[in-house]
Amino acid sequence: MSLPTPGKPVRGSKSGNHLMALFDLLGRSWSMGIIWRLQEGSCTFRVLQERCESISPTTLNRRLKELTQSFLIERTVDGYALTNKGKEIFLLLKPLESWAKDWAKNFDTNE
Amino acid sequence: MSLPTPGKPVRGSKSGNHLMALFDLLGRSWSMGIIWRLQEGSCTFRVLQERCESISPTTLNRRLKELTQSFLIERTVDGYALTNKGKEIFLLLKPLESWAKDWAKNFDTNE
DNA sequence: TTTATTTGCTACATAATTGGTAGCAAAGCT
DNA sequence: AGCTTTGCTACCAATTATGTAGCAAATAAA
Repeated sequence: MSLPTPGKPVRGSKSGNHLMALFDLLGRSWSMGIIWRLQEGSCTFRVLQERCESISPTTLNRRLKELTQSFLIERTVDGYALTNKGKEIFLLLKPLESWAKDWAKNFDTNE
Repeated sequence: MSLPTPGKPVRGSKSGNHLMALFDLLGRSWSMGIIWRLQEGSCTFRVLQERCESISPTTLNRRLKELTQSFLIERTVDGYALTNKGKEIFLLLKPLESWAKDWAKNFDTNE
């Protein structure tokens, strides 16, 4: 899968609309989950894999590469870590947590 | 693809963590793009398809069903529309727009 | 300094998702 | 009645994701 880069055609926009490039990046399996889990603290590949509960190493590796190339993640002495940009995105995603909690009430747990 | 429902195991959480269910839902191709485009106003299937520039009817239909079942979208006399929950999500996604604009500066347009 | 362990992946095969094109049935004009 | 538009579905090809195994390099232990 090619990296969705602002300025280049992406899923959602032939003109490379910035926001659509971001949606393409974040809208890949596990992207947001990885950012969320990394916020808990920098960690190694294997630890991150455990935090994500059920991600395959193949997918984790792909996402890590993409997110790194997109300046959201970097490697430090502590392993993988969110960059400042990554932390910013996390802050933007954060409100989704409480919203999701409320949203969940709509679902009948017996279905 | 089954609907990622809070409380049931989803991509990202065997326990059905609400947030992970939301990430699973939004993290499917076009989910966020559709919400974004629908915010411009209620519209018909074909118009929505045009707004999305390059979505296939297959995928559009699939996403519409999922988002409808997830209470984010509904059908009105004007066609497809965001529900109140859908509008709420849109407001949470909105800040990503300006962030993406800034983020785009990191990418060398000549690459 | 051998001998484990742990870590960060890659290989490979299979399954699941997405995309693209064609086209059809129903509804709405004319 | 015929023509158009709309909202899809069928079908197949292409792309992504999953799962398991395992290997090379780095680190720790003996």
